[in-house]
Amino acid sequence: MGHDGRRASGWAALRHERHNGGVLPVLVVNGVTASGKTAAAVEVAQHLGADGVPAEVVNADSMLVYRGMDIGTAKPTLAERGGVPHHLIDILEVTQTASVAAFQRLARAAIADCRNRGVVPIVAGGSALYMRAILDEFEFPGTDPAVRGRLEADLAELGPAVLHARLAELAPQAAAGILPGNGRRIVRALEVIELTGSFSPVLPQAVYAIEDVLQFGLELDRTTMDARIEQRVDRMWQQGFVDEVRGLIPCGLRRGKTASRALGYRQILEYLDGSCTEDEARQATVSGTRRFARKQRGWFRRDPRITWLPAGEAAERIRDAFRLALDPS
RNA sequence: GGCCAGGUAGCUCAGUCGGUAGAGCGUUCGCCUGAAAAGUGAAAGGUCACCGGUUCGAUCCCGGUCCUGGCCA
Repeated sequence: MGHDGRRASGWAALRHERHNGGVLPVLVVNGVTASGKTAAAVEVAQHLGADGVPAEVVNADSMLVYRGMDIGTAKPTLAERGGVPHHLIDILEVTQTASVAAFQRLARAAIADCRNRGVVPIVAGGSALYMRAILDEFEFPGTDPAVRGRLEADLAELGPAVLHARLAELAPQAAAGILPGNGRRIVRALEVIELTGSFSPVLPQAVYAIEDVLQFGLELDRTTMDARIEQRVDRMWQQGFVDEVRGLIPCGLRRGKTASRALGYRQILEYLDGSCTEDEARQATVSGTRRFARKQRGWFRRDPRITWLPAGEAAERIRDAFRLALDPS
């Protein structure tokens, strides 16, 4: 009757029932950068596999999508993926611009595809906005390159204050929610107003758009986190991070709007431009990554639906939670 | 031991021709809708090394003490 006593064939049978009768749960592994969430996701998949329940990983990380960006994104190698299929890795060239809305569609499709095949999707990622866009009711107003381009040209020419004033005339409440110096958000607000007639600068409530989501987070104290980040950046340098970046320049890395701004890549590009030393680039990567991790932590902390687990035992605990979801008795 | 430079925010430093001080980074707390590893706002932090003198008033000028770095012996 205890969960440990149930043999793998028992779990497999329950999973089969669940697949035919409804939907399989989605497991979500959140965590700041360098917390070990990628490895934990693979471990969970292997635990479930041992129970006779097939599972696959759906990447929800905005930078693992780029082909060729391997070292600096800590992309799991084939060996590290341990035979577990991964979705949404290496799907874009560095010149292509990633977008939340496109990722939302792809990730939801990947999750649905796993469930249709009777496979448990394990979503792993570090960007809370991406995760919310995937899991929650979250609709993005459209975009238009021509409109966007024109507004961006205006921004460059006139400055954010002028555009903010324009926004204040069209939509006072939207303008009130955006600071006058934040050009990027002002441009987007003006674009959405031009396309749809209105814009709300407020994030929607967190309501799942997908059934049976179990969200977990890897807990890590800040001292450990900072130390791991520094070690990881050092390791990336030893593995040839600078050469990886150099090799991506002919592929158009500098033109990539999102790829060229990835942590480490941006700093190494600056070093290769001669605007700083290699050591300064490495240190800037460490401090930038730390700042990023603090931001991630802030986002995740605000989502009460996440169950936090100590990093060391997360995989087992997630497996147990999954078993309980299959067999509540 | 002598000479020189310096001791100002957690760190690196700026500054005050004498009216109790700033920047960058860091820290903390926020915001975020087709670029989120991005973009952005704010706050907290300092008996200006110590003791004395001059002065209405000293972080600043003067004397001494301690400490750090460099040069000379």
